[in-house]
Amino acid sequence: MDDDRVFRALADPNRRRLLDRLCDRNGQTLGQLCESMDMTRQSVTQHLGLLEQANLISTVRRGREKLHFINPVPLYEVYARWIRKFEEGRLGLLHDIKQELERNGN
Amino acid sequence: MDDDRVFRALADPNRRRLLDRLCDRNGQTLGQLCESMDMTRQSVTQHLGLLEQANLISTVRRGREKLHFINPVPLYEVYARWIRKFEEGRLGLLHDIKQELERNGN
DNA sequence: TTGACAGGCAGGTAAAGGCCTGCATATTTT
DNA sequence: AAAATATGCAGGCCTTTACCTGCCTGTCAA
Repeated sequence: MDDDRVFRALADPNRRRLLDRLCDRNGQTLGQLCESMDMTRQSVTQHLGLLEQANLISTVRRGREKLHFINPVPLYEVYARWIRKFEEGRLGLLHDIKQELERNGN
Repeated sequence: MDDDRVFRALADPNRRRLLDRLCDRNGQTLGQLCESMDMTRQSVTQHLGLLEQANLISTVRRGREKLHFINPVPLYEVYARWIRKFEEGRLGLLHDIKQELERNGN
């Protein structure tokens, strides 16, 4: 998995919106996705391209149409490899601060 | 929680690295964090500023030093509100594609 | 086969992002 | 008090990014 591409792809609200739309209904065409995007088709194409490079979506051509499918795997991996470790044992934020301050006699 | 700030903050590899360092050892000063960052102190400050705006870290001043603490809450919320919903019932990606193709007689 | 429809490709522009230098401030140490 | 240390602030530069317009290609249907 390419962490960086995934995080960068998720950085844009429009791209997250596209993922939301695909989550509502998987397998939509470019045209369908454009309807909910308030920008030109070409811009949507670019966003979808970045999502595909990040492996967050997969596509299948059907005649002159192109169907877009969300791929949950990289998202899960981001969680599993990256986010989860920050949760573990780190919920004691205030405890850490307090401890640090006390260690130095403030 | 401000989704957008969090995702944008996570988009940069240097900022993710900073979070990694804080995960290794919580409560480090700016100077300490700089040692592992291969860029000027001022740049690190900017990155830390974005992380703080995203509420991914909290800071405490101690004399002339500034201690940085990681805050796992927004990361958990990103997972809980956003990532998790893409996992649920979406692991059947290939199933979806196959179904869509069959529905149209390909 | 011609017109309509779905999508692809190639620049061009304006804004945002990331990094730097230079200087200022606040705290500690000598 | 003066020097050293830790951080803050401002501005400039260059690259990337997110849009757009304009035009081309492939597919389907009349």
